[in-house]
Amino acid sequence: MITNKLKKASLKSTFQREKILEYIISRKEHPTADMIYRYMLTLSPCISKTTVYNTVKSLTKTNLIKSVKFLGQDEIRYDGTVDTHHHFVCEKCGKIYDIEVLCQNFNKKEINEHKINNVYAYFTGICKECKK
Amino acid sequence: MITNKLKKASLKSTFQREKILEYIISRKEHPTADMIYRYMLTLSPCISKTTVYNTVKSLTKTNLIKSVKFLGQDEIRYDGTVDTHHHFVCEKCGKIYDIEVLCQNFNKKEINEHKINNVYAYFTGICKECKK
DNA sequence: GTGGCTGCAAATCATTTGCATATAC
DNA sequence: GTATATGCAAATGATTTGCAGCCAC
Repeated sequence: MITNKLKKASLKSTFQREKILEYIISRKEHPTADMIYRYMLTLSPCISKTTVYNTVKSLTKTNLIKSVKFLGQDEIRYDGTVDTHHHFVCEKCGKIYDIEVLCQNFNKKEINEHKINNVYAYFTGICKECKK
Repeated sequence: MITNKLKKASLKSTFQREKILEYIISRKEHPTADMIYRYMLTLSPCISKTTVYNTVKSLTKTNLIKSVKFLGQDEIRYDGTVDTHHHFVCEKCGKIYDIEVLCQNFNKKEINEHKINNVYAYFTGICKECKK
């Protein structure tokens, strides 16, 4: 659970960190810093955007969350699912869906003599909701 | 050739556009706006960064180039190869290499009922130069 | 001749930084 | 008690915008 995750990552357990991490993990919205900030405002009128940025940086460094960046969106998004997976981004509504992409190349440790550490892949298009 | 490409895209042929498009296509550096700007300065002391931004926007809209965005890099990069291909980004030197990623899923027109228009995929790690 | 380009200066906006205060352990 | 977090205000830096003059066609 949340407190343990922080402890394991050697991060001090604070109200802000608990709530921010819980929010990113439990909702599947891949929120931006601003979305996290606005959520935190509903819990406490006193929360700083700097703290949001500090927190997501700590959480990312300790691998409790991942950050992702998409073309056509200015803001970095945060993802509570740290296992390898990929995304679909709707060009109309901006919503982000998790998807599975099976590809043997994604498991390679090396391509063209370059050592591979991470794989990022995403599709863009029109989501099933916006197609209606 | 460059002039024809502009003509076909219904873009007026100007010195700035010719040189910027030629630079992006001929070198394989996936340059940033700033790299393009610094290159243009070597050709003429009078070039505006606004023009660089205006130009890459026109070129992208008309599909003469593509733009790409990578985690860990603040700037948008421009790519003169418009055919589908993918990238490797070195975490150390920031250099970008074109790579081939064969994956049947990349040809799908639909995933989980979402209509797919584009696929973006890139690997990060340590490039063969930096491994030495 | 005119609509589309260029380029200056100023604005925008996400993110970062410096630093003083507060708090988890 | 101390190292680490929080949060304010100010800075940064890529990109955008408004607008005047210029030039390709």
